[in-house]
Amino acid sequence: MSANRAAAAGDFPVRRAKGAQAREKLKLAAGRVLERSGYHAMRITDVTAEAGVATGLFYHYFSDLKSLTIEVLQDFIAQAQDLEKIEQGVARSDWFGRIKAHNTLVVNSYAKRPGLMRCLLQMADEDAEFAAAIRASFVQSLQWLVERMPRLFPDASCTPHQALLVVYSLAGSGETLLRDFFINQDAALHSQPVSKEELIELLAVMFYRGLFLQNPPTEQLNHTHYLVQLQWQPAPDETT
Amino acid sequence: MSANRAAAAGDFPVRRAKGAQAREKLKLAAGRVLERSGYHAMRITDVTAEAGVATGLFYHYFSDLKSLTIEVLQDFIAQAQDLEKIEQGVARSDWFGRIKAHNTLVVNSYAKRPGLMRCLLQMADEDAEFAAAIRASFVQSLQWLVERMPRLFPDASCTPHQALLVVYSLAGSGETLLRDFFINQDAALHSQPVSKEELIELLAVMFYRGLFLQNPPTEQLNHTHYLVQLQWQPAPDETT
DNA sequence: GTTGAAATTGAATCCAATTTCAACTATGCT
DNA sequence: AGCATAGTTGAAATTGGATTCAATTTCAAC
Repeated sequence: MSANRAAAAGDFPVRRAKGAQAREKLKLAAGRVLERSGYHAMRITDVTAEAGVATGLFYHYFSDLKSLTIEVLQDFIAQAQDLEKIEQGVARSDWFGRIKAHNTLVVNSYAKRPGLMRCLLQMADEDAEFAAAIRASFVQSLQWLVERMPRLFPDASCTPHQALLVVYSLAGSGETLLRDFFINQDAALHSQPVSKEELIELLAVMFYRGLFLQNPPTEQLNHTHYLVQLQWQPAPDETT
Repeated sequence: MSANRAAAAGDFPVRRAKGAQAREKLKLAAGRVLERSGYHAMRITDVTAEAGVATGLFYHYFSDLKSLTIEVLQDFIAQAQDLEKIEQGVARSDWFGRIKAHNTLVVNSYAKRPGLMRCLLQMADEDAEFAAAIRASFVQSLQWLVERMPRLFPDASCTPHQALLVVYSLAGSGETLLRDFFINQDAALHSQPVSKEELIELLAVMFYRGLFLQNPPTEQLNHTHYLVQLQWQPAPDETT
């Protein structure tokens, strides 16, 4: 990530420390602009002004805004997944804990950098290759679960592909809610205060329920006891 | 929607039938361009060329691409929800059927007009007001369920807001999967053929499971019997 | 068929942003 | 200190597309 001679993408040689510094300065500036304005509204002069350098310098280090943005976002993702070591403190057998650890990571990203999370969506929409990479890493992050499903559910005749669909839908549920909660600050969702922890737990519980058809151990719940009461009561009949 | 004197949005008077026709022609053309190119890539000349009229005519009927696009998308949504009468053929007590009816609608939209569904996302990202409207209609479409939850789960001490979060997360699961399946044509998701019906059923089952903590009646399943076997087997312990 | 408003044309103009580049400054090396 | 190379500047040129508008055609009314 840091000062490696020869630019990250393409042929924009950086031969001195000062150059590498300037390049990094531009990336950081771009990160701030992206966070506050989003990709489509960002202009080259926004970045250079934010970095405090002349417009022309931009072209010394980057070919266009798109490639700069992709670099910034890749760094962002990498850093977010660096912390993915967070799961390493949870027992392997503690599925709810593992799911929650996973969610913690995602929710924290949304909470801390909603603007960049938005840019991820913008860029995924803009660039098919980037989108594919993002999805691949999403699928990758679900793979641990997909792989274990045959052992988890030995009676189930579920192909890997079917397992992927299931896990994809479960994991996806978070994305929409988090987008509308953090990025779009939806009024209905914010009509009552919701803590980050509650959100994490809620998503984890819903994931767990969908997957295991059970509630997670009650003693592991801190904010969402009300969820375990959602359960089909008598006979499946009702007349509104 | 059709030939009403006085343009839909703003002050672009249409005084003759021919004018209304031309305006509609532009909207239809825009719909086709949006479907194939998306909002950000669309140019005014794309629309006029597609409609077979001169560039200048655009400004007779619309102020800019954004307002035209919003009109087109609103028509699209309205039409999709017109068909929302589809639920009227399902018993009120048949929750699984109702969920499925709901999903059918959404999945059909994605399947038939992936490009326009993409534009919905693009425009929601672009314009806060439009985004709020979309979300409001999303929330609206979940309201029937939110409202019935107290009666469905009389033992649950679940506030309306909490109910919304739950239903939002359940409904959201579809969105991500459908986006990556239909809009982005994700390779992993398409590594095996999946029929529209299977997708609908899968999403409905997952929704049902998350909500009721039960599988839907097996006899109502046609494609996804494998799902009901996903259930926590012995003790919640595993050591991978 | 004449008239005037509405519809339509497309080339000319405008504009915001990107891109280039010749001049200038800073830095490392001997 | 002097030279060569890297880094930096900002104003000028270019670009891609939106926007305007005077001229032309169509149409309904009389």
